[in-house]
Amino acid sequence: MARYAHPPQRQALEAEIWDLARRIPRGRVTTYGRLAGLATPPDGLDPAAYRAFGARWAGGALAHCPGDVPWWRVVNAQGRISAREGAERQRRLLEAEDVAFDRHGRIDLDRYGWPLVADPSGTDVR
DNA sequence: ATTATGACTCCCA
DNA sequence: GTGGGAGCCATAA
Repeated sequence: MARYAHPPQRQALEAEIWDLARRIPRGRVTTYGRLAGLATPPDGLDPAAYRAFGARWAGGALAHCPGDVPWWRVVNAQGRISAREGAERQRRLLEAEDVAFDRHGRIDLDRYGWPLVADPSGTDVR
């Protein structure tokens, strides 16, 4: 199917993106931008460029990942599903993990996001 | 060589 | 809440 643009040193970056994705606990989600931010920026690439396109590359890496990578736990920064194909399947997989969608098809990243920041009320939901 | 297009995000009207 | 543009990358055609 349609391939997606890959970053320079794609082998290393993809492997890192996949590794990070594999760390997402069941029932939790993260965003393309956050994965990109946690990954090591390709050597020699303009930081601004990486900031601008890193998230897209993370998406590209997940577009063709190994079978053991939970790609469905990665959504866009708005908490919505971005996958062009298999969007329904992604939602079904997430709901099977008890991840809730609001009436606008969005996931509450404060609640299901990973890594998660401590809850303002002091209740660390991990 | 040039064009079109992305499983993105941020910012502003 | 919604919509559009910029960013200026890499790949396929």
